[in-house]
Formats: sequence, C-alpha cells, structure tokens
Amino acid sequence: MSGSSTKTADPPCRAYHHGDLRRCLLTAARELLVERGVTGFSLREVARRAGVSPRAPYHHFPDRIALLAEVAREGFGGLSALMATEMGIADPEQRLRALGLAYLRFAAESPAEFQTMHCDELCSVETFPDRPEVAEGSFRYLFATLQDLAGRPLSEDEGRRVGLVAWAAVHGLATLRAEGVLGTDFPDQDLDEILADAVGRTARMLVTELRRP
Amino acid sequence: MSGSSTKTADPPCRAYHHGDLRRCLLTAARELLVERGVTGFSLREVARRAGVSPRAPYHHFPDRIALLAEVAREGFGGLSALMATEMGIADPEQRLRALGLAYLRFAAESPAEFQTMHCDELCSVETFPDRPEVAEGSFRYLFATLQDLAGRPLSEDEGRRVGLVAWAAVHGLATLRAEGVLGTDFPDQDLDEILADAVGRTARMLVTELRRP
DNA sequence: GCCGGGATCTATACGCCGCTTACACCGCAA
DNA sequence: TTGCGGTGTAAGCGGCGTATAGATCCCGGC
Repeated sequence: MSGSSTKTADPPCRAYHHGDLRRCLLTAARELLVERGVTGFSLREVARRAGVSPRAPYHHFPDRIALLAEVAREGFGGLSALMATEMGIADPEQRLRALGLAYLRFAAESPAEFQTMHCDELCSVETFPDRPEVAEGSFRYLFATLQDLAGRPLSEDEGRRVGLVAWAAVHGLATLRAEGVLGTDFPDQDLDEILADAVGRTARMLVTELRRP
Repeated sequence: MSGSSTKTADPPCRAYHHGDLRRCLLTAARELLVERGVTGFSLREVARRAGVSPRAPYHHFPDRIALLAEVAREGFGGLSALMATEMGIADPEQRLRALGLAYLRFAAESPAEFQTMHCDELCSVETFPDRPEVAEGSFRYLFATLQDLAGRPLSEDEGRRVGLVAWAAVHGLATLRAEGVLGTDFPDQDLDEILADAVGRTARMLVTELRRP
C-alpha cells in the first residue's frame, strides 16, 4: 500500500517503523484538546486522526493518562522556556511584569498544554510523579526576580510566601480567562489590555509589599 | 419486591413517586465528584448509588451536564451565602480579608461544587446559559467592599479592574490548593496558615493600591 | 542470501459509558 | 372506575479505554 518508494515519509503523519507516530499522536492530542477540552479528549479519536488503529497508541504510551502527561510535561518545558527569555530584563519590576505576561501568553497560546498541566487527573494522582520537579523550573525565575525586587536578603520562607501570592495572582488571571468568564465582566473591551493592566497592578503592589519596612 | 408495606420510605434514598430522587441524585453526584473528580464522574454510577436504574435520572435531568450544572448552581448559591455572612464586618480591610478566606473555605469544604463551577464543560458551552448571573452574586460583595476600602468614589471601570486583581488572587490560591500542588512547595507546614497569610498580604496590598494618589 | 527476533501496528473482544425507544407502574382527578 | 401524567424499568446503540492474540515490517547475524 506504500507504493514503490522505500522511504514513504511524505504524508505528514504516516510512516511505518519510522518512529514518528509518537510525535504525530502528541500533535493530534493537542489539537483535540483545543477543540474539545480535557473532558472531550479520547484516545481513540487521537488514533483516528493519526490514521492508525485504536490499539496503536499503546505501543508508545502505556495508557491515555500517559499521553496527557506527556503533553503536560512539554507544556511545563515550554512555559519555562518562555519565562527564561524574559530573564534578561534588568529592572526587576519590569522583569516581574514580563514574567506574568509570559505566563498569560503561554496559557492563551498553548491552551491544550495549560489545560492538561492543571487538570485533575494529572494533579492528584500518582500518574505524574515527577510533576513537582518539572513544574519547579518556572518558579525559580519568579523567586529570583522577587529576590532582586526586594533589594534585601529574603528569607526562604518569606520568598516562598510572597512567591505564592504572585504566582496565584497570575495563575488566577490565566484560569479565569481560560474559563471564558471574563468576557461577561468586561464586555466589548480588549481582554489582553485588561489582563496586562491587572499584571501591572499586581507587580506594582508586590514591589511596595516587598519594600515595606 | 418491595415487601408487604405500601409505604417503603425508610431506606434513605428510596421513595417511589415522592419527588426526592432528584435530591438523592444530587447528593450522590456530589459524593462521586469528591471521590473521582469531574473526569471520573459518571451518570450511571450516580444512578447506581441512588439505587435506581440507569435511565431513572433522565426523568429529573435532561442529561449528565444538566446534573453537573445543578451542582454548580447550588455551589454558586452556597458561595454567595458564605460571603454574605462576612458582610457585617465594619472595617473594610478586615472584611476584604474575611471574604477571601470565605472563598478559600468554600473551595476546601465544597470541593465537588468548586470543581464543577469551574470545569470546562460548564464554562465554555451553552449548557449553562445563566452562569454569569448566578456567579455575579458573590462579586457584588467584593466590589462593594473595595468601594468602602478606597474611601473615595471608584469609577465603574477601576472598580472592575481592581476587583479582577482581587478575585484572581484568591481564585488562584483556591485552585492551586485544589490541585494539591502547594503540598510540595510548603511541606510540613499548615497550608491553612500559609493561605491565610497570602490572603492577608493580598488584602494589605490592595489597600495601598486603592489609596494611592 | 537468508532467517530469526524485536519493534510496530491490526483484529477482535470485554465491560463501562451516555443516551434512546419502548414499556410498566403508581396515584390522583374526572 | 377509568384514564392519564409522572416516574420507574428493560433492552439496546454506538463510543470509550484497554487486554489478548496475531500480522507485518525492519535489522543484524550467519
């Protein structure tokens, strides 16, 4: 069925014994996640879109959770990379704002990853044991920036406490936008501007919080 | 099969033609949501726990989404009620802190409702058309408190912008705890104390933000 | 050149899921 | 008494995750 050529790699996601079905499945999974959300995700549909039998994905992932976990894992990596590019900014407050905006940008531009990174199946269960380490990366940047912002030595405990406030603030913004709830609260307004304003306010608030006596 | 008595209403959730199967289903649904999350929710399992046939729930809810939507609706009411009880506090900053803590308390004590209120199926789809109005209730309390806190007339626009910052902050805290992620960041510490501290910091930050020139 | 084995994919099947059609039963009202 | 609407059951459809068994392909050793 593959014709005469021995290297039939042209059709985008078709190759027997070439090892790219795994990547093809991940791509299809991300598309399906964007279209139907984590709840509407189905391993059979992913296989269907990849043009393989329902059983084929099991040769690359032990079960559907493992496929979702890989999407999440790549998501954490992407978020980390996105935040890393902002670390060159010298001014700490500006850098903090940039980190927050990067978080929001990631959530908006990679909705499949963002969903899976925070879906219940991958958070509470033992199906994603190294989640803490994988997720840790992004927050190192946040903690470092808060340290710079304080202008004084920050205790481990206070750093984490303030970090939690900052993290929760942008995470709340990201999830609220992802839920589509903000459209009713700010009708006919540019949501990106609204969110950038919220990030700016939060950053400014954190500055005064960190610099209080 | 019902024995000799004509009024077999003693078993907790069994009554034919008494109209309480609906409530019984909602209770079973909440329990199942707590045990298995939204992803593991199943209408058949709910029916099983209520001791009725798989078809029975469809006489009270058009489909599984409608049952989840009712859980969410009651959740919004419960959150509103919880926040309402804090509105008697005179000092605005103290009241703002109390509202935030009430939000966190609700999320912790009613995990089934909190999950459903923010699950993707009930947010983006047309399956819960009056969600905005139902959800609006809680935020009126927040806006009123921010108004009191400012000590000056707050424009509609600025009120909503600052409200978003406050709302996102506590919502972020609530979801991060619900995800169980905080346990790894604050090991061996009282999470309630950590969260109360975060709410306190956020409230204090909002005060200075609202009172800046 | 051949062949054996491991990696990869398919066929088939099981039980659970949401939901539909069809029917049985209860209790009230005419 | 009888009919009828509200409420339950029975049986079945296609889709789901996934387990067992088998086909197919590529590669390395003889």
